[in-house]
Amino acid sequence: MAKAKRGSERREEALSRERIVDAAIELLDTEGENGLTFRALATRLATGPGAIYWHIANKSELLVAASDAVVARAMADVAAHATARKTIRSIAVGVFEAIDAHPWVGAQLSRGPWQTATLQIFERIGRQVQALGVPDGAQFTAASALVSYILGVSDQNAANGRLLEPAVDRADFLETESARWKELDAHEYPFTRKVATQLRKHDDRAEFLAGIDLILAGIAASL
Amino acid sequence: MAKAKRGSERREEALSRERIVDAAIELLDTEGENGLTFRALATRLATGPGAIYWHIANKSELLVAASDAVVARAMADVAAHATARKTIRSIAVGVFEAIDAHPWVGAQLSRGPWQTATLQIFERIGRQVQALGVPDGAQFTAASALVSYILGVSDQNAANGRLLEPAVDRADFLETESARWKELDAHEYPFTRKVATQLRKHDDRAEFLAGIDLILAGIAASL
DNA sequence: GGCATGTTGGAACGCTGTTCCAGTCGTGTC
DNA sequence: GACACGACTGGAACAGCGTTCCAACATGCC
Repeated sequence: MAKAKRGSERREEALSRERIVDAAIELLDTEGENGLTFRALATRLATGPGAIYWHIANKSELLVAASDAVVARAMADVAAHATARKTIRSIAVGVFEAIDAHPWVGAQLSRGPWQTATLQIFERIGRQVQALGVPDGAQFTAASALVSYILGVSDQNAANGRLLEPAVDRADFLETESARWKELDAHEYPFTRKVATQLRKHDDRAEFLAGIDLILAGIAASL
Repeated sequence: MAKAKRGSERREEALSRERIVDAAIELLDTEGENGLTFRALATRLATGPGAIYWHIANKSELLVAASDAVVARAMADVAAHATARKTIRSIAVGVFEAIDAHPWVGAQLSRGPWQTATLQIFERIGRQVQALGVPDGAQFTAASALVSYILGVSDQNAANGRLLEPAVDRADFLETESARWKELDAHEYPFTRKVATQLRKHDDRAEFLAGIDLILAGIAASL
């Protein structure tokens, strides 16, 4: 243990699992998914790659730890509301925004499901499903449908952002994409062409919540 | 152009984009996502890595082409049904099963959304949403909620399978996972612990369809 | 002081995607 | 028939990755 002799840490600050995970999150946020390498991480922590492996088994574990941390913070920030319905919407938005701010989390959560981060979300949603009055036998289905939808859309949304360099404007992107849809083959893609116009004034967050409401309506209808 | 002089190809068979994509799909299916490398692909095609790059720009393009091919085949196999509702369920199952059989497709579709494969699914679902009688202004929302749910759950499901070696039985996996849930902290995870038992008799496909029905019920309720 | 233990960081390994390029093949032109 | 040219091939080489290994260091205990 590199315990401090008096008040000063060993050298600047000792290496620790927490410090490594924090640095990894920063690197992922600023440089993107490919920006996280053990060498870059080592440089940022002023050490060598080997030292990191003393605290963390491998890159996969590092990614799990990083996404767990991000989701935990997001869940802690979710406020309770008067109704279960409002709380569910609030949890959903919390996850959506956390993944929007840290797009790599989306990729990570769909890579290995049922890791701690996913369970945290499932638990929070599940309690509210219970509060909605869904009968015991249907709670699992309702909760996992909601969680799957939330993670699916959030990741899809984040993937859009991951493709483009930060410089590209979101409105420009939608404009371009809408134009692409309109140029699709008229016989093969009639529906897509028809709704291409709607894509231009598309608000991801609003659309996401509309989907949540659709599922909530379905749950309410089958009570 | 290595055009055939008479009936026989140049040497065995000429390299072509199609042959490369087919070999890539085989490799991904048999060896998993990490099994696809340009060297392994070159060996299988009895050539060198450089030759492949004449036909395909990079690995990303290869993955897009491979998943497009798989989805296209799955969509071609979907039968039309009497009601829009049944057809939607059928498309959903088709995608679910295609991703279950080729787990790497799930990862690929969530990596870069709005590629041809996703659009194909969106189009097919969209037409049925129209047939359901959803008003013009709400079709986009309904269709994209369904597609997001379908891709989200299918990928989540595939990710479960991707983790384990083929030897592990599905029932064993659920048993282990259920046991893990029951050992969670009682104060932090009351809901998850409560539904842990339901996880044991969990049928992914049935649960998936139940979620579809939930969304369809929501759509019907808001007509 | 000296030893054991926990921790560090740099060198090295095997693998990857990708680039480069010297060579081969089939064909169109004189 | 010779020649040249563009399409195509495949092996060598490069930079970078995750990971392993290990000689060196720091510190707490006897």
